[in-house]
Amino acid sequence: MPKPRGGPGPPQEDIYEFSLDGDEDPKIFLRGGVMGRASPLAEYIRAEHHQAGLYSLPLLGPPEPPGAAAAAMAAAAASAQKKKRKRCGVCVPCLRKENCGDCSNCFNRKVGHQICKLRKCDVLKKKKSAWEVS
DNA sequence: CTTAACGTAGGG
DNA sequence: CCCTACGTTAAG
Ligand SMILES: [Zn+2]
Ligand SMILES: [Zn+2]
Repeated sequence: MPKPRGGPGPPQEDIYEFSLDGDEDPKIFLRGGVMGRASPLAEYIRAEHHQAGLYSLPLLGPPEPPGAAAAAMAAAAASAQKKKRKRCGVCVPCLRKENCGDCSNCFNRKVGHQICKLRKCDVLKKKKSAWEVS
């Protein structure tokens, strides 16, 4: 796709992390005054554990996922904002490896921008409310 | 830039 | 209520 553009566009995702233009403020920035002697990775792991206890544990894969630091930051920011949620990674649909290739979403994938119905995360299937107790 | 996918509005 | 389309986010 020819997109004649040379302007250095700031990553939209990063904007929320420190800007929050007149829309909520998470104030969840990692701060500790003196932090630097210990491995920065350790700090990130720490944050990850913190967020895990706060709401959920979006860890993907049984062993330690590579990039836990980024995941922790993303999760923390996402929870503070009303950003898009990520798949839980533990439900059956999430565990699906490939698209069925036979559902509407698979056919309209190019225009619908939706994941295969068989792979749609159970958690993301709904938004809020708890299925009402009939 | 490219690809994948969530959120949501609109239509049926 | 479910399906489809588009915009947008998020990651590579
Ligand atoms: Zn499918
Ligand atoms: Zn899931």
